[in-house]
Parts: sequence; C-alpha cells; structure tokens
Amino acid sequence: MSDYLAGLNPAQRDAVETTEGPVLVLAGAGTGKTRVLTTRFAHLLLTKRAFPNQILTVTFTNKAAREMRERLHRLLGQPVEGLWLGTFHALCARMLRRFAERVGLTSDFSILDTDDQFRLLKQIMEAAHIDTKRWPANALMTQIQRWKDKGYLPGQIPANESSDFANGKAEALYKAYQDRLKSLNAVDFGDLLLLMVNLLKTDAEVLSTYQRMFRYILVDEYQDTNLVQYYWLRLLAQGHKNICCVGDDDQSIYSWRGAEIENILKFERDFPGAKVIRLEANYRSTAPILAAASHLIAHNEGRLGKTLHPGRVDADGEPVEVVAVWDSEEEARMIASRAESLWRAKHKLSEVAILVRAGFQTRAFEERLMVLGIPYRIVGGLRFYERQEIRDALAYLRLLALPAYDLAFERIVNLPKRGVGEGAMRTVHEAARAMNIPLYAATQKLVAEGGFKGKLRETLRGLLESFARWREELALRGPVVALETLLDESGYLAMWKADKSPEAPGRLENLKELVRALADFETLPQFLEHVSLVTENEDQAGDDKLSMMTLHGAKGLEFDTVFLPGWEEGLFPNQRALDEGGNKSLEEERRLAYVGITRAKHRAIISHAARRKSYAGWQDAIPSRFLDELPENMLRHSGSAQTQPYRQPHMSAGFPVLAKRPARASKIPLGARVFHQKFGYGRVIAVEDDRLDIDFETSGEKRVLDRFVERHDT
DNA sequence: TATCATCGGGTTTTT
DNA sequence: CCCGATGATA
Ligand SMILES: Nc1ncnc2c1ncn2[C@@H]1O[C@H](COP(=O)(O)OP(=O)(O)OP(=O)(O)O)[C@@H](O)[C@H]1O
Repeated sequence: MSDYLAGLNPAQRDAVETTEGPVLVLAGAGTGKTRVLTTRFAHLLLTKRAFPNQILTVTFTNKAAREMRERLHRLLGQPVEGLWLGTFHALCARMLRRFAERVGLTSDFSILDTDDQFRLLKQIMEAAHIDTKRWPANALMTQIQRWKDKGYLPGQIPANESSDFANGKAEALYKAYQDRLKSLNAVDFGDLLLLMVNLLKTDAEVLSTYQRMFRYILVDEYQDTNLVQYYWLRLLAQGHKNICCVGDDDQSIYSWRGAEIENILKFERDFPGAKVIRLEANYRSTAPILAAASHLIAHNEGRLGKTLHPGRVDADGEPVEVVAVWDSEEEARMIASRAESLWRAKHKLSEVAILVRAGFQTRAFEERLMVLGIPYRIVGGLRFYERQEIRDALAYLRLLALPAYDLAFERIVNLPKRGVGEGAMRTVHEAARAMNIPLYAATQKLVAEGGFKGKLRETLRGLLESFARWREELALRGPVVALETLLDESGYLAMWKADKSPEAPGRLENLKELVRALADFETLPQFLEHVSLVTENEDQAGDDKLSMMTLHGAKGLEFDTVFLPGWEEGLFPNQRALDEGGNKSLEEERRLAYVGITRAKHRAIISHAARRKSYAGWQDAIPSRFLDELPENMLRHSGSAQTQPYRQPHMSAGFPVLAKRPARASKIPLGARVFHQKFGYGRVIAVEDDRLDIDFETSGEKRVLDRFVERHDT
C-alpha cells in the first residue's frame, strides 16, 4: 500500500509524512527535493487528507509542472484530474479569470506578451514626449517589472525604491501604463501576481475562498521566488499553514528577475515553528562531480550551509574533465565529435546536454552537429509563439476573439501591406479617442459614415467585411477553419509565399504548425490562454536528441553527460553581470556554475577556448576564474593547450594574453557628480583606469565602468 | 505610402 | 556581424 514511500530515504520520508504545519526542505542539488514534493502530493491523496483540487502546487516552469503531472500519473497508476499545479503565473491567471471583475477587468482579459508590452510602453512614452533614445522603453519595462516583483502598485513605491528614469517620471509612466492596460482589458505577466496579491489583501471573500479551498500548498524551487510570489504564498497559507517549500540557496539564479534568497529566511520567521528538513544524500552524480561542485560553491559567502555526500551505490566515477582548446571552433568540433562517439557507443543522445551561459553560444554547436548529422534540440531559445509570423497570426486570432484589442488591430491592419499608413491610422486613432471606443469600432464607424477616400476606403471596408466573415466562420466551423481561411484570405500566406528570403519557407512551415497546435484546443480563448502562459516550446521528449540550453534553462534537469563550454572570463562569469552587480553577481554566476556541474550524472566536461569569434572578429579570452576554484584532484586536464599553465590568467605563457579591457584612463574626474542608468545619481570616490567607484545616492557604493555613466555636475 | 540605403548600437539569463 | 530604427527617394 505504501509502495510509493519505498523509494525514499528516512529524511525524505520525514519530509513526506510531516503533512501538517509549515515545512521547509533545504537541501543541495540532486538530493531528491522534487521527488519528495511529488511523493508528498501522492501521500496526501492516498491517505485521504485531500482531494486533488485541494492541493496547490507551484513549479518553476510549465515543463516542470507537466513532468510532475506525469510522475503523479505513474505513481498513482491513473491520471489525476482537477489539479491546481503550475507556475505562479498560470495559477494566478486561473484565479484572476474567476474574479476578474473585482480588479476592474472582465474574465476574458488578455495577457500581453513582451512585444505588446514594449509597444504599449513606447506609445505611452511618446505621448508623454519622452525621448526614447535617451530613455529606452526597455529600461522602463524592466523597472516596472521590478516594482511588480516587489508588489508595488503605482503610488505605493517607497522613496528609496523610486527611479531616476526620465527625470523621475517613471512612476507616472507606470501609472499611465496600468491605466492603459485596464482600458484595454489586459494585463501583463507581472500583473497576474501583482493584481492577485492585491485582491487577496483587499478582498476577504476571495481570500477565504482560496484559503479554504487549498488545504495543502507545495512549492518547488523556492529559492527563486520573488517578493510578490512570497506574499501570495503567505496569504494563501495563512489559515492552516500547511505549506511545504523545497529549495536550495546555492541554486538561486534569478535575482535579475527579482528573486530573493532571503525568502528562505523569511519562511522561518513568518511561519514560526516551521520544521526544517535537510537532505544530504545526492543520488544523481558520481563522487568526483559532486566534490567538484561542492568545492566550487564553497567560494561563496553567506551560504546557509548544507552537507552533501554521494548517495549512489555506484558513486565512483571519472574525474571532471577540463579541456583547453585553441578557439571556439575547435571547441565546437571537440564537443560534437565526442557526442558522436558516445552516440556510436550506444549512449542515448537524450542523456547528453550542452549547457551554455548565453543563448547565442548554441549557434556554433548547431552548425557542427548539423555537419555530423547528430540530432539535437534547443530548449528555450527563440520560442515558437514569439516568432514574428506566429505573433502576426495570433494578432489576427486575438482580434477575431476580442475586437476591442487595439494592440492586435494596430499590428495587422497593414499586414500584409495594404496601403494603410500613418495618415490613415492617425485618423482612426483620433476618432477612437474622441468617441472613446476601440480602434476596430472606430474604423467601422468611420467607414460607415463615409470616411476615407478611394482605394483606402475600399481596403478598409474589405478588411472589416473579411473579419465579419471570419467571425462567422469561427462560430460555424471552429477555430482551425477560421485560422486557415483568415491566413489565406487576408493575403498573409501569400505574402510569405511571395517572399524569396531563405527563411520564408520555414515561416510557412511554422504557420502550418500553428494550425496543428490550434487543433488540440476546443475553443479559441483556451488556445489564446495557453499561448500567453506557455512560453516554452513544446518538446517532443520522446525523440533521442542531444539537448542544448542555457544554464538557466537546465535548472531541475539531469543528464548522463554534460558539456559545459565557454568557461572564460567575460563570458562566464559574464562581464556585464559583474559590471552591474559586483560581488553579488559574481556569486550568482558561481551558483550558475554549480547548477551546471550538478546536472551531470556520470560525465562532466568543462571547456574553455583561448580565442572566441564574436561580432567584432576574434577575441582573445582567458580561462574562467571558476576553473581555479575546482579541486585539482578531481580533475583531468586535456586539450590542445594542455601544457599551458592556464591557471595563471595574468601571466602570458603560451596563450596570447590580453587585458580584458584596454586600460584606458577615465575622463571623469574624482569627485564628479554622475548619473547612471540603473543606480541613479552619485559621486565619484575613486578612479582606476576606466572603472569608477561611485557612492550612489540611493543604492550605495558601486564599481561601474565609466562608459555607463555621464557627468551631471550641478 | 513603400522601399531602399545608411546609421548606430548591442549580445545574459525568462515566467 | 546582424538587428532595428531612421531618413531620403520613387
Ligand atoms: N531516495 C532515493 N533513492 C534513489 N534515487 C533517488 C532518491 N531520491 C531521489 N533520487 C533520484 O535522484 C535524482 C535527483 O532527484 P531530484 O531531481 O528530485 O532532486 P532535486 O533535489 O530536486 O535536484 P535539483 O535541486 O538538483 O534539481 C533523480 O534522478 C531521482 O530519481
């Protein structure tokens, strides 16, 4: 009967069986945290403590949610219905749809993608006469997101969290943006959390509905939750306090998205008497891999401290390899050919991964794998629903479903080119504003009342008629037929067919794929919801393919063999991260390295190149400092530059060693008052070449590059 | 209004 | 080097 508990060690079992009260499972990589969470869910069901819909389970990605659903299915021998299992965003969206009117929306509100978000913000900035060259809309988008991560609505931002963006106009712009969203009956990604938390705070009925509904709460990857997510959890768990969070402070890698490791400490504070359970046996990796990872991460300060020892019976293993290669092309050849050998030796390619720091690094490997005919998949990368042609088609669909969705109207009104230009759009905008109606309705009205002249008039009339027809098609014959008809009749397909650029056939293929994807859904709104929330590519996991992804994307996964290329200063640790966040960022980069190494079950192969091709030509590189932080007795060195003492990056010995940046004296003098995009105003307190130590008025002392600041003497 | 040339700017990580 | 944004021309 309790078969499902058999696969657990005593500590894990404790974590599963302590069902009541707050539990924090704090444990290193590969100790079975996710397994604990899944088993705990099964345990709650099988001991009849709760029904599936009374357990709220939060995962970090949609993919992790899917996997957990499958594992549950296997564990219980049958699929489970009515689950509340998903990402924070997906779960909030579901709640918010139900209570949309209470936040001033209707239940069919749209969820903006980043592209629409950007366009909207830019419009708002232009309306406020802000120079978007000097103050990029992107920066404001980030700032607003940061505020939302912390749970601040416009008007609630504390003075020390305010922004110097556009001379202090950021908050007003934030307000304008929120107002505009509301009038569009739309929210952005951050709003899903922000509005829901606010609703829970202000509406006792909604709060108690969910507090009573969810008798147990489970949270995976707790170390990467941000403040607003924490508030959400705290509000929901406040009644019964049956909340179980699992996490690892050494794997916190999303601070740039507002994640706060401090949430781990807050948990014990806000849930007094929380039971903290530590898991120490790592079941994933061989002893050398584990030792290498542990030694590396020990260089971080202020860790919560966890012991980790091999838990596998076959924990002996090969040392971690460190391969020094001459350049990035050799690195690609080396990794591809080693993957090929593994493949020939009957290893599964699905157990091989290449994990990189930044997305662009995958390209070199792709080219090489293609030459050797090795099947691969890129996880993450540019996502299906973010491709231009898909977004265009989606805009048509959105407008079909929601005629008031102005952003979609603007996107497709002249796509394909119909001769509806700036002038015509200005007329439409003015009419819409004057009558306080959506753009689509305004166009209808203008056309009906004899607006526009000649060809333009006919074009718009034709377009409106088409939409009416497509809507009828949608009602009568369903979304798939409607989409096919619309793509054809709008001339959108023809546009790509006529396009003779090399990527056009791929785009047509993607559009076909979109039609196939749509067929899996019953209604158009369901599909649109899916598209808004599931940003990842659906991977056909069955195929035996090598995986390539960023280190961020690899969180929670495991592979037999893991390649970790590009361990060079500047790339990894990433220079920009270092420039922006100093030592804190360095530690986060180190955690990223820790995550990377601990993905490997049997083989970890780290490599670094002496020269790397970049957009500016060949760039010399020095080995990553993280290589120096690995335990020598757990490593095996190899590669064309094997004999070089690459561990002393600052001595030239075989490698052409160049300084990372040319040491250029800064033109900004000591004591100058300066302005920095991110940190605001401050005074220069030290100058070293092109690096400045600045005492910022709002964010304290930071070291930054002089090209990131401008003088602002008063 | 559409199209082409030129310019300048920028590569972190993603729900 | 490759993208997008911008501005002159058909
Ligand atoms: N008690 C156990 N006995 C044997 N294998 C186990 C046990 N617990 C977990 N494992 C295995 O160890 C591996 C790691 O487990 P899991 O992914 O749950 O760890 P995790 O702590 O979530 O890891 P990470 O934080 O690195 O993502 C998995 O392959 C899992 O099946």
